[in-house]
Amino acid sequence: MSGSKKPLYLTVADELKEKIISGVFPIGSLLETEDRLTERFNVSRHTIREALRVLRDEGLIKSRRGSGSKVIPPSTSHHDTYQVMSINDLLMFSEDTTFDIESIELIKIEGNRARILDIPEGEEWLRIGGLRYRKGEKLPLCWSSYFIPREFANVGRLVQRFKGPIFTLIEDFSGQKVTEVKQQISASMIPKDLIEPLLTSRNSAALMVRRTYCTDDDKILQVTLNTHPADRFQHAMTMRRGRKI
Amino acid sequence: MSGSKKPLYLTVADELKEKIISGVFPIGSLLETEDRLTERFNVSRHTIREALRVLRDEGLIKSRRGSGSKVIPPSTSHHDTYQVMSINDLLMFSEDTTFDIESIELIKIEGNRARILDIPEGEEWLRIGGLRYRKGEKLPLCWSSYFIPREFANVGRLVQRFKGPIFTLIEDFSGQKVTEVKQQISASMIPKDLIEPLLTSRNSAALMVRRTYCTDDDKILQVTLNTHPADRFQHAMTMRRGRKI
DNA sequence: GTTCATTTGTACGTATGTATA
DNA sequence: GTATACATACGTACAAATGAA
Repeated sequence: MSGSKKPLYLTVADELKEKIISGVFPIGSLLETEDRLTERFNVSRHTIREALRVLRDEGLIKSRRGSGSKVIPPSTSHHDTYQVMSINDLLMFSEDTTFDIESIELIKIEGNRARILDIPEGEEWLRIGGLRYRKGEKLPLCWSSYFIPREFANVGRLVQRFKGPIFTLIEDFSGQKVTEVKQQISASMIPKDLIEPLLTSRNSAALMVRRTYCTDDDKILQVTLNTHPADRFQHAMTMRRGRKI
Repeated sequence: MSGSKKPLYLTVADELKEKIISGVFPIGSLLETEDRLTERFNVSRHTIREALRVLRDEGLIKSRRGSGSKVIPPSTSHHDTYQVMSINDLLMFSEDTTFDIESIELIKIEGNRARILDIPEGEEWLRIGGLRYRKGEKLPLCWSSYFIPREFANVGRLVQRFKGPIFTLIEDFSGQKVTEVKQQISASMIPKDLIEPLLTSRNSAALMVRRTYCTDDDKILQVTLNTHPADRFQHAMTMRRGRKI
């Protein structure tokens, strides 16, 4: 009945994830052992291990042979810091913030912009620009520009009412799926035309985050360019390794 | 005999990796099927799949059901761009660059530096500072500061002759292993005292990359702070997903 | 310090599902 | 439609690390 297409191990992973988030398994505590989970879910240990692997990959737990699987904290969580380890975390980003659209227009990609966005010159793309705010804060977190291929420009009309990441709209609209996000981070001086909207000052630095959303066939569904005043945003990530070198 | 502690699937993974790098399986080509690999290596399909999973996690191949596993290119590789997806990639970073040490000294961590590095005030740490160059280039890529807990300060004497990542030195010296690297990226104006050594200009931006190397027990073995002139470095990474949302 | 039960990691086998060509 | 190839899922057994007795 209820969309039973999802693999079993993902169902298990989601249920465990939910229990971790809701505090049934508090941070620092040990998860139930694989054997216990095997009984509780009535699935094979293989399935449990696949589920735990998902949680490990997402940084929710850490497993140690002989000891068990421990629920670990979301790593460094400083003020003005986002933890980005997976595409899923990009969803969080748009959930924790609000987006005020200032402009929607069809533009032709030319020289400098083509270079910055790394997309072909001459094409027409839809650009949606606006300010993104962290919930409850007055100073904008960044200026966001979304670039969308002309063929999907229809989503532009939906964007204003839509809550959540825009690329999911394009996924639904195009029937294609984003499987890869390329992220590029650089520093620059704050662009002149953003000084006023971002309520910042001249001669200050900016952190620029460009994300390119690609399908399996390397077709670009969306390019996002976020310009953050340097004092309002840092980018954090954690890398783990489980083996030798 | 030859350190036969390595799991079988890693042995298989390494061998396949070697063949990919050496061009036996060129980029864009299909890997042998899992069944063929099972025969060739004379191991179970489970072991082959574990090995392929390693290659997938490292971004070397992409598998599609029904089609096969394709060797994929190392993703976006623009000029002035580093691809960082795993701790292993950090090793590459130091292999592609050279490090000219300018100072080694024992310092006491105080207010502002404690905040920037996120380590406790009052402690004594060894600081190694210097310029890092991309091989064959004249302009420095960044100013690098390495901070090392006093108890491992002895590695300071080895650093000058050592080629490779410094944290591996500390691993060998301390007998502990780095399992987690926390990376934080921010923008700022170029610090005054680095304008001259970095051969850059006033009122320019800098990209600051801080990396904290931790053991399994969250002990910090090393903190690195790289300050890049904004026009000489960008940070790139790719996120992939194989499932729904 | 040693022993021993526990717990995850590795590795084998087998069968079926599902997307691709 | 058919053959192919990866994905999911069941089972079993032993190795290696942990932690408590």
